[in-house]
Amino acid sequence: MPKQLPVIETSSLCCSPLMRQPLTEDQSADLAHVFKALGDPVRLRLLSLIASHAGGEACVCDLTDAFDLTGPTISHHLKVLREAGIVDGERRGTWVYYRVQPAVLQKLSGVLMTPDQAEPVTA
Amino acid sequence: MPKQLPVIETSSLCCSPLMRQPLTEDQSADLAHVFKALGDPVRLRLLSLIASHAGGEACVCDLTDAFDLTGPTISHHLKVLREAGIVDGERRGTWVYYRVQPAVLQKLSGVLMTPDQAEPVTA
DNA sequence: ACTCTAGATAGAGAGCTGTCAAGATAGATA
DNA sequence: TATCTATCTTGACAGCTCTCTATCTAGAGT
Repeated sequence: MPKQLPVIETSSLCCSPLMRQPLTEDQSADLAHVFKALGDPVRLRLLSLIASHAGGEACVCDLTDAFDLTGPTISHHLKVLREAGIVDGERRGTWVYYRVQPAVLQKLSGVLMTPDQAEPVTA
Repeated sequence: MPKQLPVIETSSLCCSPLMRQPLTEDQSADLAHVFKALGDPVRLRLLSLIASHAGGEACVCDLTDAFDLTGPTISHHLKVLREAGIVDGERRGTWVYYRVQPAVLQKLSGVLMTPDQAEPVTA
């Protein structure tokens, strides 16, 4: 049985979605920070390129080639994603590799779930 | 049996999450538009106030009272949410009532799901 | 028609964001 | 140490966003 179920931290926001009770100011500020990082087409494509890349990680050189943008601009967008906790970068030798932090995306996905969607998960 | 299951359009982006293949430029532009609308703490609180309000809808007067902001500013944020397709407003007499459009949030939730999360839903 | 209230629109100003060019830094190799 | 390459940082600028005040519109009640 190689299949391994993920251990998800569901305590904070997952399964108490946006839809069930009003957010506090702190909660909305934290969430808005992450959603804002996703609110740019270049960053969304970067994220999907990283996530879908072989091995779950991608080197900055691969990413830069996929856009008509300069290196510094890509670097800036990666920094925004990093500071939102969505991706994580690691230098190995000459290259820097980025990978997705799935827990943050799982949390967001849970926040947006309607109660109907959430039911089979919480059961 | 008053409970009515939502009919969800899963064809477009749900169950082919961000994580599985790179987004096209069009997909990322559309998605970024919606995420950008969620990327502001005031709008997130507005959304959760609307969604969690009794009857699933809230009058603008209720919403304005919950913030230290002027009416026009609230109106502006509601317009952003409306133009992203996240909420919908309807005038009934003197008041305007807003309600959430759950399909859009379900789509976003699906996009952010990791393959592990998506499995029980796609099965 | 007049007035009152709820909400939207228009316009302006301060601050933030996306982009680039130029320069800095880290590691590999000689 | 010198040099080369990959990536990041800095500084600058145009355009966008959030907020306000002032004005407008839609509907209710007189």
